[in-house]
Amino acid sequence: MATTTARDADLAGALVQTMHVLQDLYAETSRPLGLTPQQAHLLCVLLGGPLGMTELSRILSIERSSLTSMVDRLERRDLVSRIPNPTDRRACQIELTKSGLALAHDAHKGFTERIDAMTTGLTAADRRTLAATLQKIVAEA
Amino acid sequence: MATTTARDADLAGALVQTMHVLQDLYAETSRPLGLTPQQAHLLCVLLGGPLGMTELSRILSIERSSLTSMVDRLERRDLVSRIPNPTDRRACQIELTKSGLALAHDAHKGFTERIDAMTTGLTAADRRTLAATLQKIVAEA
DNA sequence: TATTGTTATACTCTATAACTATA
DNA sequence: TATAGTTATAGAGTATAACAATA
Repeated sequence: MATTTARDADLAGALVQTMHVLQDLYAETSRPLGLTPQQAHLLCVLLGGPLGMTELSRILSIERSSLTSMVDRLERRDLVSRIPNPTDRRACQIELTKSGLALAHDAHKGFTERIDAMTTGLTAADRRTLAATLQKIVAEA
Repeated sequence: MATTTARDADLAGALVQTMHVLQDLYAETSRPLGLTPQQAHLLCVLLGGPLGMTELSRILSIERSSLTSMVDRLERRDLVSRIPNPTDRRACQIELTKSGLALAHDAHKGFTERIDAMTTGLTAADRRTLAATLQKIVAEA
C-alpha cells in the first residue's frame, strides 16, 4: 500500500513537471511569433473551424468576458474576425482571418516540431505507448 | 515515413492536450485555496527549501522583476518572507512562513489527489510505464 | 565591471457584476 | 425568462529598461 502511494506520487509529480516543461516550450514557441501562449492556444483551437464566444470560452476554460477582450486584441491585429450568426442575431462566430490562419499553422508546426525534438530520446514503441496512455487520460478528463 | 509523421503528430497533440487538462486541474485546485496557479507553483517550489530571487526566477521561468511583484503580494499575505543572506548583502532568500508552508502542503496534496483520481482508469503497470517515460522526457528537457 | 534585486511603466490575462439585445 | 455577448472595474502576471547597492 505504501509502495502504491509512492508510485502514484511519482506519477503525479512527473505529470506536473511535464506540464511545466510543456508550458515553457509553448511560451518559447509563441513569443517569437508575437503571440502570448493564450493567444496561440486560441488561434490553434480555431483551426478546427469558427466557434461562438460561449463555446470558445468553454474550450479555453475562461469566462466569456475574458474572451471578449482577447478577441478584441486579436481582431485589432486582423488575426480573427467576428462574423454574424445568421440564425441567431445575438451570437457571432469567431473565425481565423487569412493571416490568422497562417500564424496558427506556424504556431502549431512550431509546437509539434519542438515536442517531437523533446521525445527523440524515446523509442518508437515508447512514443506509441505514451500517446495511447495520454489519450486515455485526456478522454476520461 | 508518412506513418511515422502521423504517429509523432498524435504524440505531440496528446501531450499538448494533457498539458491543458493539467493546467485546468491546477487552476481548479489552486483557486479554492485563494491562490493563482502561479502562486501555488511558487509556494510548492519553496517546499524544497529557501531560494534567492535569481534562482527562483530561473526555476519559474519568469523575469526577476516579475518575481519581485509576486513575492511582494505573497509577503503581504504572510505566506513567504524575505530573509537576508548573511554572506551577500545584495541577496535575499525567499522562505515559506508557517502559514505558507501549510498552504503549500495543501496545494501539493490537492494536485496529487486530483491527478491520481485522473489516472484511476490506468493499470498499475501503465502508471509505472507512464511515470518512467515522463521522467525521461523531463530529464532531457 | 558584474551581479542581486528593485522600481517604473505598459500590456495582457482573468474574474465578478451589471448590462443590452435577442431568443 | 433565459441566453449570447459586452462593458466596467479591479487585481494579478509578465516583460523591458533603468536603477541602486554590493561583490
